[in-house]
Amino acid sequence: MENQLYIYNTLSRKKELFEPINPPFAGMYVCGPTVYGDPHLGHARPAITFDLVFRYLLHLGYKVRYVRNITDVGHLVADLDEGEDKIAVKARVEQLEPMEIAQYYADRYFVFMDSLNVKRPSIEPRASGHMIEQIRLVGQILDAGYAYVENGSVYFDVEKYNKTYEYGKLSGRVLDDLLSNTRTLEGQDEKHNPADFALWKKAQPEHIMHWPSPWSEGFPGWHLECSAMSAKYLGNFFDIHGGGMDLLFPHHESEIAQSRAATGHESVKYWMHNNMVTIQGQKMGKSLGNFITLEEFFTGSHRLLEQAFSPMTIRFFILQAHYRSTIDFSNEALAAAEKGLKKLLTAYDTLTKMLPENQPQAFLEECGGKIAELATNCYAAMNDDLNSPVVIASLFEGVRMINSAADKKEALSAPELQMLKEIFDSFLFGILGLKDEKGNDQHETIDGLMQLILAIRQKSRETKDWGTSDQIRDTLQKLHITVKDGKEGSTWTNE
RNA sequence: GGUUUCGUGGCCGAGUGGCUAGGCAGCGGUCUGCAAAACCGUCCACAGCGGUUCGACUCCGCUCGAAACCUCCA
Repeated sequence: MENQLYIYNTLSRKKELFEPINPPFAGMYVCGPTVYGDPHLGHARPAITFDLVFRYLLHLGYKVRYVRNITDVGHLVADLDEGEDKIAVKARVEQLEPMEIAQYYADRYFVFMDSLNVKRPSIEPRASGHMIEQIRLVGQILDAGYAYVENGSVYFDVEKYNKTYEYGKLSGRVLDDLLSNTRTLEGQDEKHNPADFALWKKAQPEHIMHWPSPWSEGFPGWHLECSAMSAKYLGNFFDIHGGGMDLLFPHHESEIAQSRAATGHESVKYWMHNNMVTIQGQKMGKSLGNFITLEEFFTGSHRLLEQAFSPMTIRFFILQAHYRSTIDFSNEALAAAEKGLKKLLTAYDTLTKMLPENQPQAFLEECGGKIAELATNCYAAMNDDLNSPVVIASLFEGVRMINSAADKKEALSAPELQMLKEIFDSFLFGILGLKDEKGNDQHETIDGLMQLILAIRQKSRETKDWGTSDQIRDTLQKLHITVKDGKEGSTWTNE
């Protein structure tokens, strides 16, 4: 089957044919979290979006190196000139080592991403572990003449860069507008120009995170880490750079400028950006205080939540929207997602039960046109800029076929059933990365079952129906479940 | 104010210049001891006003409304 993947490139604002620089290899860099708080629904979106890209590229047979960073230094609370490092602030408040904070929240991030069935990237580098690379990059930019040192800090000279190259082409901004619109802030005297940004900041005495450098004891600017680490692991020109749309400016714009100033050429072929999660029409974010953490979703412990929503419900909810659309949170929408996903998984179970034993390999050609069409539709949707909602719609078409066949209202041949299973295995589980969570509440189910069984047995004992009562106890014993009758009723243990 | 984007039925969400999106909810059937599930059928759309066109929800313009970014946020 011919697979021509098109992805939307933010740089050109068009869908472009994906042609890796060095096939069959594909390199992808995605901006990861700043680890100073629990992951929320907003973090799930890019993680799942680029997990989808990762999984699909792997499915197509590319050898993918996926790098997603952990920001544990350099990301400031306010403006660089007087801002404080987020991690450092949290460390001071909680009386902990900064690295303790970073470690704690990075671990939490990994656990929650695992539960969302997000595959671990190939490399997850940390900014604090790449000081040498970052300092070297600052040196390169200085040597190229696109930065200047002022009082121990190094700033990127945006105006000079803009004379040779073009600053703002990713976000569509014009430098003159930026200059006139940039707010005047205290202590920006060091900058020659308000649009300039810091590559290296000299640490103030109260700062607890700092490293030695040729210019001062200090710390790197936020944009620097991604340029330095992507170049280290993917080279100076790589395929895909991803992240949230909110990072377009200034973060990605500045990354482009840094890399280009240092090397003289473009660093990224395709820029991909996922849209935001909104809540009541507003972006869900830290600054607005309207975010719901993933833990709160899983336990239902947030005042806006009417129930708990499982990781797969969250994943399905996110995949039901195209990644470049905003997605609005609501209890109703999530409940609908929960039911829809259940319908898909139940149909898959039904399908598995209908399959004959030892079914040989099926081939699309021998299947009916409708199954082949289904597979074609799934590929076409994925190839059209990762259109997961259309893939899901196609799978629901498969659900209808399966259920109709189970109802004996529509005939499906054995190869057709087998092919259908392969489509579900590839798309529902492999590419969309969904899975059946039934195992998770098995314990709950067994508890409920046992309560029911014991209640029925209790009734039979009350009517002195010892035959039934003993049959239940003996049968359970064979399943290694021991029933003990006490004064307060019966209890059970499972060896 | 600038940049980017969006406005689809009760809710969520795709898509296309003429041909069913899909899910959830509703309604009417089939099935069923009852219920559930499933299946079949069905109702409810394309912000407004102009323009281009044989034909626009889809292209263009304007109006109204919303969001993100321009300061940290995925």
